[in-house]
Amino acid sequence: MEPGDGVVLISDILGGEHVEKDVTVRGWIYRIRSSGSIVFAVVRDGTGNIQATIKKNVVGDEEFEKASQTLVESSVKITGTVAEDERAPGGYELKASNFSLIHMAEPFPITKDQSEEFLLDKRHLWVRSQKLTSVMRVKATLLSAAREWFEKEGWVEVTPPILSASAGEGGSTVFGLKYFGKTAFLAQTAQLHLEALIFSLDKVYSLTPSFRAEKSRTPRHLTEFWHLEGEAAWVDNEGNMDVHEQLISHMCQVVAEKNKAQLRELGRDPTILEAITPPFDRITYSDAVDMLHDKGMDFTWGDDFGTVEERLLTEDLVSPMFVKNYPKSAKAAFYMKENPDDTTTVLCSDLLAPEGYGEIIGASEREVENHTLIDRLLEQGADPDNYEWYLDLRKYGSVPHSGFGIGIERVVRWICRLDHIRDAVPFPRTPSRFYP
RNA sequence: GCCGUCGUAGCUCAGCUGGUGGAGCGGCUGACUGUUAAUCAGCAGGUCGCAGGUUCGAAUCCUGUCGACGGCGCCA
Repeated sequence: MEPGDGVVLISDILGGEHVEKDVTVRGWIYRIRSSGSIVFAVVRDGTGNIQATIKKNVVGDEEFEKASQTLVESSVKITGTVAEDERAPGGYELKASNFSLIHMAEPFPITKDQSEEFLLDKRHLWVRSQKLTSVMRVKATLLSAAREWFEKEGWVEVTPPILSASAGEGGSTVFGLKYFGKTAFLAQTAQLHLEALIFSLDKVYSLTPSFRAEKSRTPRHLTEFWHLEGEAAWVDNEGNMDVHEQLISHMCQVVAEKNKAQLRELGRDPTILEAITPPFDRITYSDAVDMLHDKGMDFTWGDDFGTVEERLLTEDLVSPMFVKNYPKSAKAAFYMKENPDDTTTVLCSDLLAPEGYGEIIGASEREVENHTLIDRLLEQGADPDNYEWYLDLRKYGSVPHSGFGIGIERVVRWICRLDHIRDAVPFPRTPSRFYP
């Protein structure tokens, strides 16, 4: 049944192909209305929507009757002649010679009035919506563009574990689960394992789900998100940022080229993404604090930036911006390398998306001295014995190295101008939802 | 963890100072040969989130509880 049968894509028809030709489209009824002896059926096939007109005196009484009773979201196959017609939405329509109903849908629960709660309950059906379809296509492009860039630059994709014995980064909360009489944890980062792999593969990256058991109720947190992480030997904090700006720029270029229609549909002007190229601005944490003060904000050096601060710093930007070298008091992670020029700060960087969308990358150069790592762990009340294998990495040919984590859904949220991160993933997991 | 808002028909909501539960959309029946979320006429559809309390009487007032949504913190 697959190819042949004269089945064409609706996007091609809307692009002006097939005019005056007999073709077949198959898909789902998006809207349908009847008027005596003519039925107007708008069909969706995942590439676009087109109106088909089914007339009684053309298809016959029986097929016409069937068409006029068809409900929204029924699956259909319609054969007919493509015609340009100003009266049709989109400018083209299909004058049907044959209407065949594949499956008659029950009344579709999602109608014109929808609340956020209801759409989340019916997420398995709402994923058919134009908005989510566009977002998923954009996301697919962003992921393939990222892989393309890594491949080109000689990075090796690796597959770190999701189940782990240690809780990972200190601080954030992890999901625990039963593991043959012991407790295992769902990974909240692959970083530590990636660090182990640079000693043979030099530059590695991974794309995995990460889990955070934080009861975060914000438009930029999920409990399960897709984490694109990289770790590279011989790279310092500045070189790390070189990587990020090149990678993010490449992703923007490719999506602006391949997904113009979806981006416009989502309200994102592709030319804005085309303009995103290296280098990105790099300011220090202290510079950022000065900027906040200049904007009239009351802020104490040493505190971490929250939503309000990040928004104020980036709302007028078009390109992403790095903020580097945070104070230790703001970035607690034990593995971040101390800044030799100012020991109150660490060699790290956050990449903030423009327009107030907030942090999309967290990164740092890693501490290479075991005694420093152990001191930092003890300061945070962690037991160095739990990090024995990780500390081992510094015993056998330790090298300067850096790494980063990109929240894919955060990038998608920014690129697609989404109000909430949950729409950057088809089936969002949040503190209050893991169904459907 | 903190602050706030909301639970009434399949959906979106109205329902005032307590007195026999409403509309629009969707569905069904019928009319209509150019509709654009078609239009017109009619029909069906409810344990008012749950549990207590006040009262002759509670969707409405009180208490508790559950759930969802919005914002903050934490982070990617």
